[in-house]
Amino acid sequence: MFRPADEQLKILCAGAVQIETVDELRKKLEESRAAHRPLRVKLGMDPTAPDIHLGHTVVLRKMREFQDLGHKAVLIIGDYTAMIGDPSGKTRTRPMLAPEAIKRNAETYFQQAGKVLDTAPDKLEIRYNSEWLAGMSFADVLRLASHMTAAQILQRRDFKERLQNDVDIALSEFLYPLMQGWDSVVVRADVELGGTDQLFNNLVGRELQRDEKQESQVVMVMPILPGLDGVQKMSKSLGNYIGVSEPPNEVFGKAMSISDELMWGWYEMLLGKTQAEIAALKAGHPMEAKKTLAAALVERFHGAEAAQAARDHFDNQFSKKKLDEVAEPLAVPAGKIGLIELVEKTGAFKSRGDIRRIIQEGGVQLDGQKLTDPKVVIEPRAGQILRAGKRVVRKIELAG
RNA sequence: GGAGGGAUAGCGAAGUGGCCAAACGCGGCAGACUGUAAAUCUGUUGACUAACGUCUUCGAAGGUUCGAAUCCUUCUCCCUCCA
Repeated sequence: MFRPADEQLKILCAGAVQIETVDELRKKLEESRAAHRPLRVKLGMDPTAPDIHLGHTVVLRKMREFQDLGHKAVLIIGDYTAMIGDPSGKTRTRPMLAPEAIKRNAETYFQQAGKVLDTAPDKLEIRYNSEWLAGMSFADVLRLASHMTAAQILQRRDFKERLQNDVDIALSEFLYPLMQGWDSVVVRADVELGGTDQLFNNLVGRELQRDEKQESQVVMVMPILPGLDGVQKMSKSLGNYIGVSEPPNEVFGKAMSISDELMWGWYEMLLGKTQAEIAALKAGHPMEAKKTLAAALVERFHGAEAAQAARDHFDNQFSKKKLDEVAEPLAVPAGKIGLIELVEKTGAFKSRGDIRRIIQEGGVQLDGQKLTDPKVVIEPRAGQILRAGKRVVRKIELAG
């Protein structure tokens, strides 16, 4: 039932930044095949933000590959650890989250992770780490904490930097890697996946398992996906993300706005393209390559039909300029109306001052005609196309 | 416990009685250029107003003053050094 270890290894190693260690992974794969026992592949999810974005899918897709090869995904919802907040890559202490918020987030997480993972019960095991962490006594915690020295903890780059810059580190944050490592012990993980920022945490799991006389898990870290800006990692709080639940046109549009340079990185990390395949794409027009990428991403979360529709929508709005095709209706009362009021009805702007500015800067058009006087009063007709800024396109409908 | 320093708009950071809705940089938005690219250039970036202007904002609450981000008092939080 399992494919030969080397075959599996080839698939699994693709795209990974670092594997501790490949030899151990091969050995585990061989043993698993011989014993007809699926490997337990652990992935911790931190339910502090309620949305999964493309950045998360890099690791989730790797998890899916394990599943497709017959292994078992063990998804840990870090409901207990979330109370501390993972210090990885963070420059400041995270606020602790309320239990209800964590629960809510965990539910959306599971639902969204299902867009990438195989959710069949024999392929996916979901555990909340409060199950074993909540009941630990102080003595248990002390015992756990004694596994690690201060020097080891302080080796971490993010801690070191924070210390240097006089940024707080809550003592509880030091315990985070231990909690996560303990998860590995409890679920008897064979492999733990994560982003490169999880390397330290995941390696702690190896140590703890060894101390508990278990075979240490293999740690596999995947690259961190850069966000839309192409500089910082994709994250919700930076606003440079594409969420897996976003509507097709949003996904497509956002993907189109990334730089060419970043596009190749996304091809590699999100679609698993090889350098050779990317080189072939580079020979063509970059915009075509980007549309293909954008369509592939939409297709992944919404299906092929939606991908085609999003592509058409984009073409109509920006390439062919057939605004009539893409405009959403905007109900307007019949009669005269100030331009600012009209634009305000789109609900797409934060204040009237904002609208006034956009008008003055030539960002508002009615039927292709620029209107730059904020105080002009017009009498809109049904079917007219109102455009405000790059993205807002509405077709006037008269109400009443 | 002692001594000193700090908290300013989304972020970083100037400002130390009126010229401060608050320099500058980043980020954001819009325009030009394009491939809705990116980069670049230009404008803009508290709210309301057609505008004059009005209102709210510089950790919190009080006070001094014709006038406070700026001075005083108390409070909250943070940092550094010493113990």
